[in-house]
Amino acid sequence: MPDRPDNPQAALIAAAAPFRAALLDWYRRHARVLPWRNAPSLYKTVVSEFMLQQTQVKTVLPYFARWIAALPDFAALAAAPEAQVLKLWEGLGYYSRARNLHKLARALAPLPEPPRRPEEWLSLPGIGPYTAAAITSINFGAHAAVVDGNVVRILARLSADGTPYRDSSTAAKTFAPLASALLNTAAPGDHNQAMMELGATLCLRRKPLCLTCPVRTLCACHSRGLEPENYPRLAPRQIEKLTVARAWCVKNGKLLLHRTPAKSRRLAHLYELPSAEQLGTRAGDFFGTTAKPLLTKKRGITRYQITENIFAAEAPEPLPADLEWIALDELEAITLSGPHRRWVRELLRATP
DNA sequence: AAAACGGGGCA
DNA sequence: TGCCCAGTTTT
Repeated sequence: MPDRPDNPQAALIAAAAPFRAALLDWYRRHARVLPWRNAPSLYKTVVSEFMLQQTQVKTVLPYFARWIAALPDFAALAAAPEAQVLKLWEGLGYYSRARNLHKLARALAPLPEPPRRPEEWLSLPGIGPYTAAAITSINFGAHAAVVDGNVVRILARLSADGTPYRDSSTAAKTFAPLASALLNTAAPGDHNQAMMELGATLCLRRKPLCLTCPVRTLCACHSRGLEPENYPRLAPRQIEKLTVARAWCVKNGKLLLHRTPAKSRRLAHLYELPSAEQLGTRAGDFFGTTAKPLLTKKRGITRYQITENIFAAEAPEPLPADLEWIALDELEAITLSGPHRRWVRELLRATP
């Protein structure tokens, strides 16, 4: 691509020094007080980064406190049974993160010391480019720039980049060189955290607080009078609608649940209300009858918009694979996904 | 009810 | 590269 005299990205790189200084100064005065920033440790960084992978800070806070209290270091996590790990994660969602974190602790255990370079972390479970850069820059001062959704948003606005991106991962890849060029190698961890802090607290998706932005004078949107809300341009996602029929089956003080196999791609080793298919019943047998669902819930998850209908049902005989009877007074001890946990509580209150 | 937010794994 | 993961919060 030929250089244009008004290339805002080149201008930004030329102004890297004042950018870094203004950003770091702002961060050191305005950084939120977060538990993984107090008495920081590699373990706290790793746990918080896993929890923050697809979840916002506010949601993570109570889970992080509970987790650190129960499993205070890598050794405790490596020694913990999987059931405890999943239970501590219950409600956070995307449970492969918990399983990967557990695997990570066990992978680190035999090493004399944890790796210090991002490339080494990349081969560990649950670690991608973002997490590798975050962990090694924060804990070891590695010269690795993070590129998460916050950083993409900031860089697209700073450079007034109106390129339409197919998805967020394409955008992240495109902005990686610019993020690296701007990295403050004297304080990579704080620089990276400052970028994400700026994105999370000021350079917001829809209502950016430009008046208080420490780098607005270096922002191409600001100097050109462009609306930052329009940057970056990301293609809208395709949504697929799905309907699931589930069974509510209580007998002799026990609830019938499906336990997802350990190797399953989703909800591995978690319990859920059995779907019609898992019960060995065609969904049509539920929908075809005049029976009305006990409960109907809608939820959006990844690329799906799912309507969940929960029907009263009889247990099949014999019991199909992966179905288990769980005593009602032991339900709190097992791990369900957040929505399933709420539905079970709601239905137990409604049908005592 | 719909949109926003959001990294890694895997074929 | 393209699809999947099976969630919460905000608007």
